[in-house]
Amino acid sequence: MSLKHALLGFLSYNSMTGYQLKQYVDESVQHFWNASLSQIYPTLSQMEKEGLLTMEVEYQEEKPNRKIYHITDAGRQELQRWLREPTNLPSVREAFLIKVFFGGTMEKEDILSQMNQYLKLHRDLLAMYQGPVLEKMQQEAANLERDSFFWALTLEAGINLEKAWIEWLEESIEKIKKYATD
Amino acid sequence: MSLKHALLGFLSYNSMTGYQLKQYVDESVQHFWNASLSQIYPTLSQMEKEGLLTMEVEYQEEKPNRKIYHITDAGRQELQRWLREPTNLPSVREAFLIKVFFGGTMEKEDILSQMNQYLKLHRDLLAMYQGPVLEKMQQEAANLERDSFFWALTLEAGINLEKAWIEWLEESIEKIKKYATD
DNA sequence: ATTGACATGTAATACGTTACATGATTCC
DNA sequence: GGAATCATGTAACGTATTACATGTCAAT
Repeated sequence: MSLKHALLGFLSYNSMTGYQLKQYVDESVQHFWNASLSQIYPTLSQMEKEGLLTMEVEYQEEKPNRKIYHITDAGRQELQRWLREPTNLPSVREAFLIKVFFGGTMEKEDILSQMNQYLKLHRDLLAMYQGPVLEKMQQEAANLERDSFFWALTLEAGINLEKAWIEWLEESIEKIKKYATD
Repeated sequence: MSLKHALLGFLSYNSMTGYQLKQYVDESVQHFWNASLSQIYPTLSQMEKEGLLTMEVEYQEEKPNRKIYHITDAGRQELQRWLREPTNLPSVREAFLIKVFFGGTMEKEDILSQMNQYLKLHRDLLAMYQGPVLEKMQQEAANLERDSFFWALTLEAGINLEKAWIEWLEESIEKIKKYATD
């Protein structure tokens, strides 16, 4: 499970609560990872049991109490071990490409409608990545030049991949219009 | 679950066994879907219960008996319904990009080693997609022109995406060599 | 003799989503 | 008055992987 390692990564910058971790994940790595709160909370308490984190309860007036998690030495070691470990390709499950694969059993207008819908989804994603996300991230990391360098790299990965999708979708739509019967 | 729908797709071409389905999946859609036999067998018997398939036992001499699955009208209807249904983006979990995101906490040589390993994985994939896979698929579909048109499209998607990965990895490796400290 | 292809499955475990449950405060 | 933010969790369910289990035949 690398949710564990993503959380260790964020907690290596700063101690924080599960709720805050969710916000960081959504803001910064959401284009290649996501996690719900109902997955984060149990994972954190399990990590505490494993000795990767320690937990401290902060009693707040006028707001709910919160549990602040701190990374331990064992946690830092585990993060570093994982960062250096060889990485396998993730298993892909692209339902969309299954539909294209069986596109021969669909009418031309139906498959074109699918392609156009998916094109819109990817165009929206690209627009989002090219929007204010990067600047926001760079601001936050103003005093962490080296970090923001790598953050920018991951964003560029997302942008490149989205561009590849969009290119393929646009070309394929033209091909289907020209060559596909029906 | 779209494993169900992928299986329906293949069974809409031909009746076959779970073992054969596994082979088709591995040969033709393995770059965007994969399924183990221990997932396929229970799924098939569940689909039979749901009335999407019927099952026929073939008693073979000198070989194990086999269960041949046939798609029903309900199965064809469900496949067509699913093919036309809007498709959501799959949730991505790219552990590799998490490692890059926290690359700031790694030494330069360690992150470069990661990048080069991943580059090799993607180059191998690209080589595979550009190898004899396509010709093989087109041969099998010799009498199914329209099908092989869409099969080729999905392969091109894989090739485009791999090229995008490789480009990003190559550029990023250069950037890290030039700009990253340590 | 042993590996690989053929053929089917169960059980345990891991990972992830959705629904359910609670409760305060702040902003519109 | 109602929605959004802050804050934490449990339970049920769905999906997927890994390990375990069995057995034949053909080729090396």
